[in-house]
Amino acid sequence: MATMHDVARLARVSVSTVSYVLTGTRPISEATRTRVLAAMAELDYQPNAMARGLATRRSRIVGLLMPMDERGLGATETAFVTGAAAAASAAGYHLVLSPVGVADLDVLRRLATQGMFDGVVLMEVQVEDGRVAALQEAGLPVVLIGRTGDTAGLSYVDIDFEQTVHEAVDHLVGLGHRRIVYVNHSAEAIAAGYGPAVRTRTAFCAAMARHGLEPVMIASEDSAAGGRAALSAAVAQVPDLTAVLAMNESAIFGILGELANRRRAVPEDVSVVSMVTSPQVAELAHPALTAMTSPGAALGRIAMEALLRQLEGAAMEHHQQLLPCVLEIRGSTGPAARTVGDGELTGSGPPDR
Amino acid sequence: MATMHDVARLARVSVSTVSYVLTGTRPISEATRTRVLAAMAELDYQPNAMARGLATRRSRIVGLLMPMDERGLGATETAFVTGAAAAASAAGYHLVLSPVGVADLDVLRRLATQGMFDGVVLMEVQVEDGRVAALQEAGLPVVLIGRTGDTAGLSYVDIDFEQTVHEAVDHLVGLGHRRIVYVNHSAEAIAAGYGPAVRTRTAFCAAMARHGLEPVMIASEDSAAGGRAALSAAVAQVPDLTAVLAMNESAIFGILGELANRRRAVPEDVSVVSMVTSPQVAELAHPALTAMTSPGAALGRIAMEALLRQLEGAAMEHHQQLLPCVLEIRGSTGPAARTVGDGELTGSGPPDR
DNA sequence: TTGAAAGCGCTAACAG
DNA sequence: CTGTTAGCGCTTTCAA
Repeated sequence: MATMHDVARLARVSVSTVSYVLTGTRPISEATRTRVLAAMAELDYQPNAMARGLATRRSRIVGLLMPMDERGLGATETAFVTGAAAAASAAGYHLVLSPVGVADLDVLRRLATQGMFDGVVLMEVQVEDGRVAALQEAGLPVVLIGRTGDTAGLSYVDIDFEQTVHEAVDHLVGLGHRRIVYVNHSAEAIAAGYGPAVRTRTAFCAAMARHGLEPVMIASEDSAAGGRAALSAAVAQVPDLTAVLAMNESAIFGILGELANRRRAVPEDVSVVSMVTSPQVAELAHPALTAMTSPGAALGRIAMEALLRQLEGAAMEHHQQLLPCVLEIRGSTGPAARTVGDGELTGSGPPDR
Repeated sequence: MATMHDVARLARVSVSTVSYVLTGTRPISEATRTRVLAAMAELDYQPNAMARGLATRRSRIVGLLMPMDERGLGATETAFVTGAAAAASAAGYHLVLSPVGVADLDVLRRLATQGMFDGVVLMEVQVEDGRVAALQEAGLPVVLIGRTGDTAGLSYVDIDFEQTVHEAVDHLVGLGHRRIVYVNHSAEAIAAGYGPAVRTRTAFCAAMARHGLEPVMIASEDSAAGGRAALSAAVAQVPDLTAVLAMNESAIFGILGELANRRRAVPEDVSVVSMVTSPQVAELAHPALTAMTSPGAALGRIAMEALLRQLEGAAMEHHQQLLPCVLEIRGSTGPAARTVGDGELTGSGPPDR
C-alpha cells in the first residue's frame, strides 16, 4: 500500500535514496540508511513487484511449462514440480505453472513474448519438440527436464536411462534370470518419440545383448488394464519368463494383478522390477516393489537451479546432466526359479490353460 | 520486443488508439482498427504484462498457496493443483505455485503486499489457521480449499465429509457389516486440527450411532508401515472385525498388506473402503478398492472459478460449497461374513496366534 | 554521499 | 471517432 514516495517523505530523503537502500547498488551513509529503514518498517512498506519488474525488465518469475492432460500427473512428474517450486521459492523467484501442450505453439509464443517470464523450465519434452525452438526464437532462457533428440546448445537435466536400464538388467541377471520381458509405454508413445520410452527401448536391447540374451519387449497402455494385457501378451510370447522389467508406472499394478490371477507368485515364480518409480508407489505394492527410484525432486531442483544461474550470470553456459535412477531392492525380486537345461525348461508356474 | 509505440507509429495513430483497440474500452472505426491490427501482426506485437499490470494495478496472476513438505503431494492434492491451474489458464490468468507453510506468516504477508497476486487460493487449511486472517488483513481476495472452524465471511470449497462418511458407512452396513473400524490420520494431525481428520472423526461417530453401532477408531501414521500397525491395533481391539473404513490414502496399502499377512481375504473376510481417494490409486490395489472418490480436480477448478468471479465482479460475494466424494464400488467390499448371534460370534478369519 | 529527473510500456482520464 | 498527457511505482543515469 505504502509507496516509495511515502517512505522517502517520512525519512526526509529522495526516492532514489530509498531505492538505493533497497537495492544496495550505491553506498549510503549509516545515518540515512537507518532513517530509511525505520520509515519502511513504520509504514510496513513492500516494494511493488510490477513496478520493479517494469523498471528492471526482470519479473523474477519463471515458468514451469508442461502439458496437463485430464488424467493428471504421476508421482514422478509431481516431484519435478515440487522440486522446482522449492528451488525457485528459495531463490526468491515465483514459479508459474503453465499448462502448455506440445501442440500449443501459438499459446507458447504468446507466453514467451509477454515479458512475464525471465525463463522457463520445460517438462515432458519429446524427442522432436517444436516448443524448444519456439522458446529459443523468443530469446527466453530454457532448461529442459528431459531432452530432445539433438541437444546441441541447450540446457537439460534428464534421467540416465541407459545406466538405469543396465543396472536393472544386471540386477536381474545377477539373480539368475535369463528370460526377462520388458514392458514399455504404449506403441503410440514410442512412435510419438516419447523420450523415456524410446531411450529405454534401445538401452534394454543393448543390456540384454551384453549378456547374450534375447530382448523381448511388449508395449502397454498406461493403465492397469494395459498392464494386465501386456503381461498376458508377455506370457503368450515367453511362457516360461522369470522376470518382468516394467517402465510403465501406470501399468505395473495391472501386471502384478495379472500375475496374481495366473497364480504366479512374486518373487518366487516371477521377479518384477519397476523402472523410474517413486518410493511411495513402490511401497504400495505387496510385496513392495524392487524399483529404480527416480530422482524426481532432485531433477526438478537441479533444473531450476541451472535456470536461475543462467538468469543471474550473463554467461550463457549450458548445463547438461543425466541422473540415474537408483536401485532399491524390496520384495519383488528374488533368485530365478530353477530351470532344466538352458533353452528348454520347465515352466515355474502352472500353465494357464 | 515491439512496443505499443512502434505499433502506433506504423499504423499512424496514437498510442491510446492502439491501447483502445486492444482493450476494446471505446469505439474505434473499422478502418483504423484494421490498420492497427495489421501493424500488430506485422510487428508480432505482444503487450507487456508488467507494464499493463502496473497501469491497471491488476497482475492477472493468482497464487496457489500450499505447504510443501518433503514427502510431496498426494494424488488428491495434485488434482487440486491441476484443476486450479487449468481453470486459471482457461480464464487467461497465470497461476503461481507458492510453498507457504502454516508457520510462514511473515513470508505470506510479504507475498500478499507485493502486489503480485490479484487473489489466492489457499490449500491445506487448518481448523485454526492464521494464514486466512493474514490474507484478509492484506485485503487480498481468498478462496479456501478446505475450511477453518469459523467460516463466517469467507469463501471456500471443501469435501462434504459428513455426507461422504455417512455414505461409506451406509454402504458397509447395507452389506451386513456391523463391526467396522475406522482408520484415521495420525493422532498429531487430529490434534493439530487437520480438518479432514477432525471432521470425519465426528461424522463416523454420528454415522455409526445412527445404526446403533459402536464406533471404533484408530489413528495411523501416513505411511504403509503406519497402516500395518493400525490394522494390527484394529484387530487387537476388535478381533472379529469385518470391515475397515480408511481415511488415510498413504496407509491404505499397509492395511491391505497386513490383512494379506494375516490371511484375511479381501473382501471375503474383511471389506475395505478407502475414503477420499483418487480412482488411479484405487485401481492400483488388487482387488481394486471400493472407494469414496474425491472430486479433486473439480474442487480445484471450482475454487479457482469462484476466485476469478470475485476478481472480475466488484461484488464481494462469498462462495461456500461442499462436494461429497462419490462411492465407487470395486472389488474390495462384499457381504459381511456370516456370524453366529449378534454380539458373540465366530471370527471369520483364523486367529493370529 | 545525495537529489532530480528521465524513463520502463501501458491505461485512462481529459480534451477535442 | 481520435489524440494528448498524466500517471502506475520503481530503477538508474546524470549532476551536484
